[in-house]
Formats: sequence, C-alpha cells, structure tokens
Amino acid sequence: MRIATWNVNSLKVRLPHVLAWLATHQPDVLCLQETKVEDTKFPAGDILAAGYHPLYSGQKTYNGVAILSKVAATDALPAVPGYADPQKRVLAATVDGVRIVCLYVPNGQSIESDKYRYKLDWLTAVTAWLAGEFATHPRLVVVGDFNIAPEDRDVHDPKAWEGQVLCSAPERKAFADLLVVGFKDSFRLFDQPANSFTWWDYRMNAFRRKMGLRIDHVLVSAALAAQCRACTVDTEPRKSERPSDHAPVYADVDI
DNA sequence: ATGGCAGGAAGCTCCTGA
Repeated sequence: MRIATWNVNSLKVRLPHVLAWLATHQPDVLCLQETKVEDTKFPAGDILAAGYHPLYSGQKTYNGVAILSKVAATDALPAVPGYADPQKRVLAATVDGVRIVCLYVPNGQSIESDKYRYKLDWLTAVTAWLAGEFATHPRLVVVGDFNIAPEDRDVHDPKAWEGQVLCSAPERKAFADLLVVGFKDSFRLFDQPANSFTWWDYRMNAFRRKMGLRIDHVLVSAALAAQCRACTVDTEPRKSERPSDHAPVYADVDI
C-alpha cells in the first residue's frame, strides 16, 4: 500500500498537479492539506473521474484536509473527539483495514504568537487522542503537514533557524512526544540523501538554492514499521508551473 | 534590518502561510 501526503496550498489551483501526480504515482491513499475549499465546492467529480474516492473537511480561504483513496474509505472522522476547533485540520478514515489520519498542524507564525500557543495545545490534544487509537487501530498511519522540522538535519541552515517557529525545542518535543506513544518517522527508517526537504519558501529562489525544511511526514505505528519498505519525497512537482511550496511524501508498506 | 512569493477575499490592500 502506497500512502502519500501533500500540502497543495489551494486545491483549486493545484487540481491539475494532483490529478497528474495520482496518475503517475498511483498511491492507494493521498492525503491533502490546505485545500482551502468549502465542502460544497470540493472537486469531487474530478477526483472520482481519476479513479479515487474523496473524503474532505474544508473551509473557505484557510486550512482544509482531504483523503483520496482507490478503495472507498470508511468510518470517517472529521475532528478530534472532544476537542472543539473551528479550523478544519483533522480527517481520519479507514482504508483497507489501515487507519489513516490526515493532519494539518497549525503553523504557529512565531514563538511569541498566540498561534504558537494554539499549535502546542493542538498537538497535545492530538497526541492524547492518537495514544488511545492504537487499542482499536494497531495499523495506524498519521500523515500530513506537521509544520515541525524534527532535527537539525531536516533544516537547510540550522543556525539561522535555531529556536525559530517550526524548529523550536517545544515543537520538537511535541513531535518526539507523538513518536513516543507508538510511531516511527517512516522517512528515517531508511538511508536518505542529505538535504532532503519537503517545503521551500516561494521567495528568494529557495528551491533552486536547496533552502528547505522537512516538515511533512508519514508516521507509521510500530505494528506497521516492519512492513514499511520505503519513504520518498518527490521533488518533481516543485519544479512545475505554479507549484505548491510543499512536495509530496509517500511511504510504501507491505499490506 | 527588512522583505522577498503566493493564494484568497475583497475590492485595488490586507491577512496568512512557513
């Protein structure tokens, strides 16, 4: 099973990119973040025509998540139970016996911002929820835009980013706390090229200059880690016309 | 030290992203 995640930064703009990527890479599941589209305007027909079943939880202008799957998903859950949040950032569903959780973690803006506090509180709530999900879903995969570069090797210039949002110690601890409840970062189960990133600022020719961060992740439960065969960042779409600033990431799991 | 690019909504400028 190939499980992918991609922050598309507007599905309306990136629909052609998504359809092309589905055709080329044939993922069994593709989770999207920052769709920025209300559910009534989601391009479900185009997705279905491409051979995928869509689930979506969106809003106008900001946020928005979706799960596209070759086999129709079941048991969809559009929020963390008991955690009221008007921002559409969570969507879970079961595909072929694998529980998929699609996350769009808050950015945080800056460590002085109220949004940073929201980010950390949000991560605490999500981690507490997921810690209880293993009991019912040992085959659990959590993917998405985490807006956290877990280690210095995930940052093009660790000195410049030291202590900044996306790299600060509390954020990295929140990421580590999520792994501790029972996940592996599938990307780090394998040898990877140096300077592997998933996001590059649109400004300053950051992509061409390899000035990126690895902030999009595919986490697999311990029960699935032994069956994980690869985790790959596909930088090709970042080279296209009107690209998303994020690259897709996908894991291949023997299921 | 600052802003730089892009998308969306509104409406010709602002907010947010990371």
